[in-house]
Amino acid sequence: MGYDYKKIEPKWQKVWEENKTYKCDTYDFSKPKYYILDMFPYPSGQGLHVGHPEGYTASDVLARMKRMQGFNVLHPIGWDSFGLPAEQYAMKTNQHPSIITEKNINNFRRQIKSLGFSYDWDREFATSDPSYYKWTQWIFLRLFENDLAYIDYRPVNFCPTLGTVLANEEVIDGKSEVGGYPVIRKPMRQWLLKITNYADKLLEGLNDLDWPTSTLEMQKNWIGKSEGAKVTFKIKGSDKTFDVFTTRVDTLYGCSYCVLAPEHPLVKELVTKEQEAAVNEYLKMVESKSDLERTELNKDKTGVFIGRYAINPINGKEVPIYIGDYVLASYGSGAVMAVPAHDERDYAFAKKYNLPIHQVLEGDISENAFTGDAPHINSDIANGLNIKDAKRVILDKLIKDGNGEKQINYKLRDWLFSRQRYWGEPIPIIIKDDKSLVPLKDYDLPLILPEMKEYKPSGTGESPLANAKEWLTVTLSDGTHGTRETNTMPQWAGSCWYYIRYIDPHNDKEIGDKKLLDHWLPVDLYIGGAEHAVLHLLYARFWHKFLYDQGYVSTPEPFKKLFHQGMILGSNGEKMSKSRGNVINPDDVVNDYGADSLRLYEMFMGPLEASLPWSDTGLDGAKKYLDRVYRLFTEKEFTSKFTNKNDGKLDYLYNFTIKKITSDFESLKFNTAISQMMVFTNELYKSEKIYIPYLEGFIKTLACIAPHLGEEIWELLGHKDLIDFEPWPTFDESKIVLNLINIAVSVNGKLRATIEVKPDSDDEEVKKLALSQEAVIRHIEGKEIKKIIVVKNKIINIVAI
RNA sequence: GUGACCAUGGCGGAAUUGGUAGACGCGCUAGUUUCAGACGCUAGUGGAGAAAUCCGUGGAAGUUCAAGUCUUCUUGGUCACACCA
Repeated sequence: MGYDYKKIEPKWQKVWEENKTYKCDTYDFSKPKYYILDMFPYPSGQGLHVGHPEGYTASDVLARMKRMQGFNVLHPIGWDSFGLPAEQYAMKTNQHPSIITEKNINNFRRQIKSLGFSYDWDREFATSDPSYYKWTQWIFLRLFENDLAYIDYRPVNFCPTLGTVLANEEVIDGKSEVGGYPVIRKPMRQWLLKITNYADKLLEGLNDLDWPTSTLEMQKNWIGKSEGAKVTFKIKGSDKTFDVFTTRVDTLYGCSYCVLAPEHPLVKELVTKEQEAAVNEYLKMVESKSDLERTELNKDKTGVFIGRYAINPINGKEVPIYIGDYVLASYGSGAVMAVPAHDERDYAFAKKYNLPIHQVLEGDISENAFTGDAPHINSDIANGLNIKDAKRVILDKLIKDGNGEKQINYKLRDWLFSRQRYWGEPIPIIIKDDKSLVPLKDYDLPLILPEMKEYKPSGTGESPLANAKEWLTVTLSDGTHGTRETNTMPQWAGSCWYYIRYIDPHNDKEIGDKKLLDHWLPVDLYIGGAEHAVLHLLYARFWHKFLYDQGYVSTPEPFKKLFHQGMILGSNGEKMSKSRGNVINPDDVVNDYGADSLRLYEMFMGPLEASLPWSDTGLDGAKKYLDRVYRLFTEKEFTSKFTNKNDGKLDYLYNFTIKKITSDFESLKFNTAISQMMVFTNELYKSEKIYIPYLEGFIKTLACIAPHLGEEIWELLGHKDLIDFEPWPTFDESKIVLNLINIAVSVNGKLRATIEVKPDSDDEEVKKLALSQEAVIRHIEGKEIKKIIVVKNKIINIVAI
């Protein structure tokens, strides 16, 4: 029989709730601030997953320690409540998304509260609250005013099944991320945000962040900065020209043809009569290809000659112009110079269509393109030069002749910001009859999502809001008429700035009191899943940098330190899913073991960043440990040993334990911190006297992991106040020094004995003692001692041959 | 295909950052408590061996007095990107 968690946990949850124990006074600048944030959840119908509490517990442990360390801690929670799943579920069950969302939030809130997290619940909001999205719309208006939001017609990913357009990031292998339905290309009227204007700032900002290197790397790749040159080709028999982008301008002499993207605007104009039929057929074929076919399945290069020749500006030679879908219209200028000898893709294409291959670097091109560095040949002014020098010489000549210039390209594209959906923030723009755009005035915000009977997508891609007839038509102040924008914002919009709103969530005058924002930003520690490594974290950085440029916030980056918790897998090592039948419900765990056991278990499983399988016996172990701690404070066998007189026997272990726990918590190594708590507890079980101040220091550390039990024991010890704001235990470094230490003695690298000596003993003394060990003598017998290495306080190695 | 990260007992994982491999927990074994079981408590637990000792961090080589840790190659896994000129 263990401790009664079913009584203890609700008891303290009630106390915290009634006292608003974790309410943060953000205007109290007297203490240093600590802003610790979880990635807020999307309140799905499935309820909380055991994966959620892992990150939340980690941040909660930190929040609790920081409070005891005297920080003013801001630790909020809320709901990322707009989005596709609620809308789809609404369609299936014929309920309004807002009703479903509210129900889901209530369930999530109940579950999260049952786990004893120290959130300031007075700051809770949902992104679908009009009082919140009023300010999301407000930020959109600022972006619009600054020419960072614009409308464009462009081919986008349209999913017929979902009846909506998706961002590139939401399309995986030609299928929708949600649901896995096929996606086709379709040109449509869209809103875009000019994130590309911030490409350089987003890239440079990465240098100052304490983030996982893998995430920094992914963002770098996503932005995809590439430095090279723009080269202008004239066209034979035409006054038109086209530009290509290349990172290998040094190979220009080796260009033996050019390739335009099929969508390149010059294609239809340049194609000759003889080639027209072939080109049109090719274009038709490309159009019918899905994204899947253009990427995953089709690495095979295809193309067709358009009947024209371009003139290589460096040597005046005529080269044929092809179109091919291995050239992307959306990158660079949608055209390339092909140098088959030194580019693998061009090599494959040239081999297939029997095009000439001109070698311009010394290297083997018999099997494949040579892409390494080597002296240039057949390159006139660049002969004998390496890549770097050849680039410079050739580019200089191009610049001088007006045929080229240095250019930087990015993979990053503008952010497709509109969705043809109901359940999102309405875009606060009115379109007049003459197509001009009129932004709403700030005082007209929020533009509230109209109540509707029919919010299903039309299937043509038009937003359901197009059916909200009364809402749709507006008479402007000058008497003219306009129509409201019917697209809504993507789910990312709400999560782009929620961390700012937590600082001043009820402010209806501005996004937040500037004084508060200046004090509390950036977020000191942000914990959440690695699946947001690029999208959410890049979009949020973009908005933050914009708000920074506009003077609304004073830090260039929103999240100083970032940590990704791993995934909790099913006990079979596979991802938890209903279909695999390996899902663990946190409600069941709380019921059968208690929240503290769940928290302890999840923190003890292994490193926070690792993905680990669930283990029921491991959970048992966590519960057993808490029982074991509880007995220490409730059984006479132990309480009779409590004393206020320190016999010094626990000095070393206690001080070492506090030191280790403090630094392990700080670096989010909870598994090793807990193992140290266990070591300490095991020692208390054996101790003859238990010094109460040590006991209290220990229980403060445990209270971060298991807060309900922590409060209960604190009360048992006779304290009237809660443990939450007690000063964090300190440690005495001088007590962590041992009187005698063990030194390993090895002969030829193999351990033979250990000796006990005083710390910092004289090397000669240690040598003498080591050589006198029986096992050592046995192993050096008949051998000559070549060398003795003494590493102070650690090891001594005798080299004998 | 390219890039990043990883590989330690029956299992999850530790390892002062080049210095006694396997902390802590699970599991297992024995003892103890109990009418009995469960729980608890105590001890043991990498492999082989009676012991001395030998072997041992996916595999192969190397650097070093000393390698789980560094280097090269190799095998397997996870994640990301996927024709970006």
